[in-house]
Amino acid sequence: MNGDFMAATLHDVARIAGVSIKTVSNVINDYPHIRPTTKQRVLDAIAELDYRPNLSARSLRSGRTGVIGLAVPELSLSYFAELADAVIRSAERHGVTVLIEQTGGDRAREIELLTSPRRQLTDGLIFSALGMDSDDSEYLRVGYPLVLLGERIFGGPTDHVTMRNVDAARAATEHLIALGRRRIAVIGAHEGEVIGSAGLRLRGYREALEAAGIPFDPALIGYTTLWHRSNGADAMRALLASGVEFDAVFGLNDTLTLGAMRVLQEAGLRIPKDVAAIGFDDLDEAQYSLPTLTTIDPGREEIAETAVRVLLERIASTDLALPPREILADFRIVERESTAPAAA
Amino acid sequence: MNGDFMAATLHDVARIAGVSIKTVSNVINDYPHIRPTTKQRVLDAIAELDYRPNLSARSLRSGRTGVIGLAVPELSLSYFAELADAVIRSAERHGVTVLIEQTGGDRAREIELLTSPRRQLTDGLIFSALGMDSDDSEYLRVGYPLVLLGERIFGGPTDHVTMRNVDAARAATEHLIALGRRRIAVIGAHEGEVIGSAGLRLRGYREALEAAGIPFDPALIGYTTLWHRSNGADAMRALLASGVEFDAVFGLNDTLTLGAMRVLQEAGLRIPKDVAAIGFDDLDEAQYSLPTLTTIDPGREEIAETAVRVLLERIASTDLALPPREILADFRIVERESTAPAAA
DNA sequence: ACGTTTACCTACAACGTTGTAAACGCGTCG
DNA sequence: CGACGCGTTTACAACGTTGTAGGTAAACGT
Repeated sequence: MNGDFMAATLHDVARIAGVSIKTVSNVINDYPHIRPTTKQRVLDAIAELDYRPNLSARSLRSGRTGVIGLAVPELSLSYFAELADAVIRSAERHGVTVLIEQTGGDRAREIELLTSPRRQLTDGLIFSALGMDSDDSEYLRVGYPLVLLGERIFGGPTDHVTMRNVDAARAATEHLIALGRRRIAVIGAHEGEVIGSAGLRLRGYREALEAAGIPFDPALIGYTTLWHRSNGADAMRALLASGVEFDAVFGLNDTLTLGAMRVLQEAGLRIPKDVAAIGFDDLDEAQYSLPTLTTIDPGREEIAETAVRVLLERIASTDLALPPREILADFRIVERESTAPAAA
Repeated sequence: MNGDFMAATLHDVARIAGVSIKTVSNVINDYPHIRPTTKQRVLDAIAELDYRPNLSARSLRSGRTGVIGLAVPELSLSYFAELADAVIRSAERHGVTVLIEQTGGDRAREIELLTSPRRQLTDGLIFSALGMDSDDSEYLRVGYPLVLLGERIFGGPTDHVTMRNVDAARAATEHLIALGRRRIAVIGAHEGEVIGSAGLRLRGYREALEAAGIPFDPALIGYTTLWHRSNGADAMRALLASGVEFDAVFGLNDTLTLGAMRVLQEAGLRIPKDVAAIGFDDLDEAQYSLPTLTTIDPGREEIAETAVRVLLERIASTDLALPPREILADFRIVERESTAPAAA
């Protein structure tokens, strides 16, 4: 139909409409002072030629691309897939496109990515850090708008959208305590970590114990390096092998918890009767496991929406000195079978 | 450190190196005829200024962006998240970036996306169609390199990378038959569909039955509209309610199968003892379910790698008349507990 | 020794857009 | 009536890159 078709340019439209290219440009950019008749002629010409602005030219001239970057550790981790989904949908509502990068959670790649030439393709970056920590926060002092996600770095030089890890973990633990559980195991702790998802959530756990007057027992803490299913399964196996007694488990994320639940059930323990379980993330999967998993909805949708909004505000703002903001999303407990009160 | 930093341009490099901008450009683009001493001076200047080519300018001038698009229904569906992961990693190996779009599996949005202005941001598109069907194949006749994934459209005008649905489904069914199962239920069929993942996989199922001399029983087929976990659970509930007897279930994808398995277990049926189960996709999750799920690895990595390679070949090729290719990835059965031979 | 190739390098234009400055016509004000 | 302001439009330059065409030596062939 149009094999050797050349895309129409402003010049073509201008010629057809009998105006200058700048007037066409003005129409496209909603410049106010245009005579309605002129505007209509231009719009007609645009429609006739099916004109589309050349985005490369526009971005060369204006310095804006209309694309934002999203850097996550791995899309095959459900949490980040669902986060990316939410960010893309949110970006779409705001009329921008998302370019996704995977860091593998590797510190070196994260740092490299911050100054990668690809940053030129985007007007700003939503960056979910996993490998970097607070010592690296100077690397975040980049020359473009950057919104940080995650809980590896606090008090950095950029806007930061995150969740109420401590409060939510405390609420999760209190939920188990309210069921009458006293021996609450944790799966997914990181040795010595204070900041970071694991550290913060463990802190919430300890706060809840303390408030309830339950002594903290280090034997109940299952450490893992990563938060994949297999890590949860391994940690639970280790816990069972250790012989320590427990009547509930708080998995620091859903994936870990589901892995741990599998091992519990293999060992013949019933959930929630023998061991109640609660996770963190509210993955889609948590509503279809056996039993369905009680978990914390950390406000992922809100985080995505806020991150996009804040980033676009930064991009639009001329005020570079605007102080960095830290925004916390609301969480809620999603109650399901894995913490159902004893039936029989 | 460099707040009001202006990025260096070819001009800056040229000035420092004492050559013309074109020579700098030539160095960057590996033009062969450059005196080694000159080249070194240019490289030194580039290093000194930390020069990075301006991608917008380059793409305006050259018509190439170095970005490829990937359109999938939804990242929150694990299959597509894992596919996107593989595509991104593969693209990275080839030095290009991936821009992801979500269609929601909606036909209208899929069609719209094919001519969206965003296509300008990409040199080509890897398109996983779900809503469109063979009647829509003319929409695929677009002015840019396009590689089709999925099994909704065959014999279209573009390159097509897909999996051996019929063969793989047949192998899955044969695997169940080899266990001695004769009453094999299917979860996830689509009413009246011939082409499409559901239709093709159902055909493989029927071929296997026929080869084994087992009559096809329509009562064993569970229909669903979508392939989410809840659909698998619902279909299995319907099957159980119908009272039909079966000793195995072939879920047309893993997600469906996991949903169905949950319902089976709730109903007190043991897997694989009472009912063996096999899925399709080899999601990460399949190795951590209870029991672990035997499934078909449809060659997702190979599909991603091939799609990227074929797309880049199209982009690089000047020969527009190159006939469309259809490439099928290899599959294999991944045996796990859900089809383990009767132990006790 | 002289035309011809070859290696190397450069000037200039062009890609399609938007910002700047200024021009134009027209009504208004002093 | 001339200066001015305002709404509307335009010419021109610029963004940073690569393609084209060409130029200058040195190397080559005869």
